[in-house]
Amino acid sequence: MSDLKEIGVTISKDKDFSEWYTQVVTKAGLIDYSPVKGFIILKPYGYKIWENIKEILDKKLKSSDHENAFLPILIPESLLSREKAHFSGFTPEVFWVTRAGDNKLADNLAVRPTSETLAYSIFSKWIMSYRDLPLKLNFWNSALRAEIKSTKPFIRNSEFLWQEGHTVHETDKEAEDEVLLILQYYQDLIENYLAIPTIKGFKSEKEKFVGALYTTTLESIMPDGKALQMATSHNLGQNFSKPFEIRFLGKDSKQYFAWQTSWGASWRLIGALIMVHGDDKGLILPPNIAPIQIVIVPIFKNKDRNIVLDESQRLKRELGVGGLRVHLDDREEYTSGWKFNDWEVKGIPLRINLGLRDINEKKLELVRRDTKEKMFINKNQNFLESIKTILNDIQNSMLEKASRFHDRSIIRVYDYEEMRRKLKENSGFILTSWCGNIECELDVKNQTGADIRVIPFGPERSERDYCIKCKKSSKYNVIFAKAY
RNA sequence: GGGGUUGUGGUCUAGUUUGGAAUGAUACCAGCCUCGGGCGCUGGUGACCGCCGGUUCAAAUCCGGCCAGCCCCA
Repeated sequence: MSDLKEIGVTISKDKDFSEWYTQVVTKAGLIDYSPVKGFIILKPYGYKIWENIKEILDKKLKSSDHENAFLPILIPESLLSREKAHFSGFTPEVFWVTRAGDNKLADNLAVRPTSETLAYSIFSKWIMSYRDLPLKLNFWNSALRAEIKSTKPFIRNSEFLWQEGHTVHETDKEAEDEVLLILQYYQDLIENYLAIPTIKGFKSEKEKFVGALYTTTLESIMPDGKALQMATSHNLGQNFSKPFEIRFLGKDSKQYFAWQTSWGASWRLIGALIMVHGDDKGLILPPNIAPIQIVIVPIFKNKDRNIVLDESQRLKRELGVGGLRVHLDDREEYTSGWKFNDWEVKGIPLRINLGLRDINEKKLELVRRDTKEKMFINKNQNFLESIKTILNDIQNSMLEKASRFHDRSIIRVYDYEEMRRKLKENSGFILTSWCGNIECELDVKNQTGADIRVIPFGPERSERDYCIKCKKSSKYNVIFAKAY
């Protein structure tokens, strides 16, 4: 038995969370490592999950008149440095192209860490009048930010897949609405498809996107108590339109600087998906995002081979026609037991074990991945509905389970020493009050390792009116946590 | 940024202390067997021992540099 264990995940999630995570991402067949530090290869199964995320979000964006386009990956240094704060925020992690073949380039080219500067230099040419607005573009691409130390697949890589949206508006109000609309899209994707609860709110000045007026964010809590930023949506105000001269002629024949937003979500979401739902056997995928929702494993002795395979094919067709993503595992080189384990590591939400016994009894044996529960349903005209109900149930109970953990992990704290103690013990989200001064934020960071992850939307004033650190009058309810 | 640790067929691994023909399992291939939780039997294929250099008659093993993975701390 000890030999067998090496095939699957060998570390318990509770015992060594980091090691467990790296085993799951590789053993579930999501990624492989590249020869270059910090870069990973997304294998077909991992890419399918990304494609599903992409499809869901893409549909939402198109429904509100966002269009997809593509931008080149190289940005001249002069452009990148046009907005100063923005440039200084990114420059430590920019990769540079300095040569073409044997020739040294006259101007160094940055490999995009994000595309604001390039996009906006072009937008300024496209936008002349209020009739050109709003401009709402989205780019599915990758961004590169050099991660010298500590990389983790999906969570922190030197290159990551994402989408970056960039919009230009006539008014402040329009930009503000856009920021919140996009945040709402993200939240819907994350909660209703990925089954991960989030906290919605603002970033502090220190943590906001460099160059933005303000940043809104969705933060989730991982099983080890650390926070993971799931997606962000920024109001750029006129901070970029001024240096990039994005101006339009209004109805009143006067020149105005435009109001802008940018927003992004990356394959980090896949990392969160793994961490939040996985167990000691491997991945567990919510049905709404799973590339395969149901896997059929046929079980037969040689003499029954054709009967069972025929029936499996028929079942696959029926489920497929019913709108479900289904896979028939008819590989002959593996035994059924081997396949059970294989699909469990990969996290398929529902499995059907189909043998002669079930065919004769007109029954289906179903096994839930999340609860490992085994159940039988009758293979009558209602079986498709029964299966859909079960999948729905899996989706809901996964969100419920994650929500219970989420709620448990938020602790209200009013005393600084208590906060330090809590953060030392087991991390988690510390909900407390803050005066709004960056000094207090930095002190807490230095002393505890935690920073302000999110200032939740809601009443601005805290129910206690003094800052956790300096005891002066407080402005905000905030959540402190250690972060990925 | 600081520290620790690891690198040997596709995968996991013995061997490294004390230099002298690279161990085993699994996977893979061929044949047989057949499946209700990682089947079994027989035979076979597969190794730049992470990379570069040094010491030596001789290096997986000793020395130096580099690359990559993982972990902990900031």
